[in-house]
Amino acid sequence: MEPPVSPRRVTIVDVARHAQVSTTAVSKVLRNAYGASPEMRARVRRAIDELGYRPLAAARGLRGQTYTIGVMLPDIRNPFFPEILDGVTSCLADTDYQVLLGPGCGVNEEAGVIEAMIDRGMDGLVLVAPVSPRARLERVAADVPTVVVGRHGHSPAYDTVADDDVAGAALVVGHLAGLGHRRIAHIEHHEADPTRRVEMPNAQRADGYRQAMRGLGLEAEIDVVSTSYTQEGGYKGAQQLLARPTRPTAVFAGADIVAMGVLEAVAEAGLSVPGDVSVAGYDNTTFAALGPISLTSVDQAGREIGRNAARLLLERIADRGKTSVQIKLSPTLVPRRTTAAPPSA
Amino acid sequence: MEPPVSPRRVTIVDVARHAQVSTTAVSKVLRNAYGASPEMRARVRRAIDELGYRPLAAARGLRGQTYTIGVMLPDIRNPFFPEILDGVTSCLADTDYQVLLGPGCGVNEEAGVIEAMIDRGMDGLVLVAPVSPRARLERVAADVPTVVVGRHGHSPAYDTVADDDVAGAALVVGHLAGLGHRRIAHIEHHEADPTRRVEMPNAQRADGYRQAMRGLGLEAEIDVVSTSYTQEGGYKGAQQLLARPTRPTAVFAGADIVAMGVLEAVAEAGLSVPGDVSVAGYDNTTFAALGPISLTSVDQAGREIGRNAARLLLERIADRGKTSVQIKLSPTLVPRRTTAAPPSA
DNA sequence: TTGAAAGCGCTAACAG
DNA sequence: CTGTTAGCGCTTTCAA
Repeated sequence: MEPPVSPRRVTIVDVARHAQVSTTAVSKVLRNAYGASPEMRARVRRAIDELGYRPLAAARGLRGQTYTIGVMLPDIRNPFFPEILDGVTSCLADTDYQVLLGPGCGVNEEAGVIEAMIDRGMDGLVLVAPVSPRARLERVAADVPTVVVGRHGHSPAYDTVADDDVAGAALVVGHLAGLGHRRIAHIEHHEADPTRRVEMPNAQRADGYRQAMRGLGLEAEIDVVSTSYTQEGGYKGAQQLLARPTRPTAVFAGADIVAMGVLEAVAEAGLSVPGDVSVAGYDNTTFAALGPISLTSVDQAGREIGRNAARLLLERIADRGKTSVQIKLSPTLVPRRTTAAPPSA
Repeated sequence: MEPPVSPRRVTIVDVARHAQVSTTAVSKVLRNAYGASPEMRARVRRAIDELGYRPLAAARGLRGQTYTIGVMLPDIRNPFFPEILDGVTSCLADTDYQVLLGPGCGVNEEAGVIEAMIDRGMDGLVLVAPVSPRARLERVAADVPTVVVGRHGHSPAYDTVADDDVAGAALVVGHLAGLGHRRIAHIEHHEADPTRRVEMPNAQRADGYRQAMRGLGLEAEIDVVSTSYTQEGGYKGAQQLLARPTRPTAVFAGADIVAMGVLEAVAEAGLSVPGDVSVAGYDNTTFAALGPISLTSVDQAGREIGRNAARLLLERIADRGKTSVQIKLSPTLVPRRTTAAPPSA
């Protein structure tokens, strides 16, 4: 007993025959292309509906476009990235483009995922916080229209959209200083690569922290621990900070997930938040808002970032030669219950 | 000044010419197909390397396979789903298959995302917790090899992999009862559709709760509030429960995200966890483990689920006619700090 | 405005 | 074992 063999897929030829026109005509209607009378369009549309025809993207791609946009997220677990994705899809919702995602990928898999997307004929790529060397990104962008998100640095080959991380860091420092803190420490993600030290958000946040501290005359209080943007990185970083002869009264973690580790270490040390130590994060991820956590954080307006990225991508698909654009969006501070005046203030 | 036009992509013809063989030979090497001498394979491989050739998936798909597996996740924000994805990709890592994800999709977009994946020539589909009617899933499965994850119910058309939600619910109830609780309430996700009332995990968890309560002689204590698997659903559900004349001493939330809402409502009512009320979730999501939350939860072994799904899919791609398989995996309980003995115990 | 015909890059029959 | 040839479903010249 065979499983019912699905009847051959309806093709453009079927539609053409049904509508009594040429396949060319059908193709024109599909692409809203020039050179088909209203009557013909109507007939073709009706045939398409009656037969339930859907064009095969792979076949279209062989000559023209696949109408597919590839989005690469570095870490699907970071609750900030879905925001960007939402922005991208919402902007593309009214178009013929479909979004497909690369699977969450670490540093090692990034190149492979990008290649896979190119090989699958994506019409455009949105790369979120890519770690690949600049030269590689430019080669990719030469192959297919590309927008790089969440990474600073200009290139004529691709557009960029990013949050102003320097300003974001300043918001946190200003907030904490405003509460009366002076010993404000920062936990950063260690970055060895020189280009990335300039272009990656983590580096910019650390820079922003230093600048802001200086700007407030707290130069002497600058205290940066270099671990990684992970919960463990936050935990270990906080342990170091809490072991200082005079420990900081506030910790600015470079990312919310880092702040989680900080909270854990602080609790373990028998200290309270924000009574003994204030803690702030960055990204305003979903769990920052969770009642039991209620973490002060910086909101990056991820949806807005995504929307802009999609818009730029469509523009670049329409005109591959256009000069590249850099968009920097201003973050906002979301104060919650993990920050308060320092104990002795 | 033109941007440097990327030189035409290397094709199978270029490789064939470079290696002085036919395109057929190259194709055979690419597919590890029968009928090519070792020497020829070697020559072709060398040519491929020298030219940096990569096959175009879209073109392959037109005749054969695209070597692409589509994975649909219902909600990219739920930290449980990435686990499944990890399992899928890890199982596929050694194969020629690449995974692409549909963008997080709500109830309304699901059909569109599935269609988009089919239209892009996916060789196989992994549908995680799909809400589409059974008949629709079967039609999809008739078109392309499909594995349905996290939804119960047999079908000859597709394989399924799911967690044993009834057992998971029993674990929670047993744990709470073991601590001395009797008034154990449950917050479920309301399900109107009759098929889904049987097949969806949320319904099975509610059933499991009822069964377990009965099994422990706590039939009279059964108390189910029907909201939704969201933070808000947990918040509102908890408010109802806390307003009971004699309020429950423990709340089993159907999902971790629901438990977050419960924790918030409990705190707002001036009660403590687990002092006054114990709270347990389901899914063992990343944030359940976060220090400040430390939520007792049920672990579904998402990676294992994903691995199994990928394995079944490969089997089905190899033999589309094979009889369908249903795999049910046993969850485990992860006790943390939100559950303890009831106040008066 | 319309349609015939020639590909896009690859795989699958089928001859040699 | 090897290569020739005919498509896959669609878009794109280019004549009519």
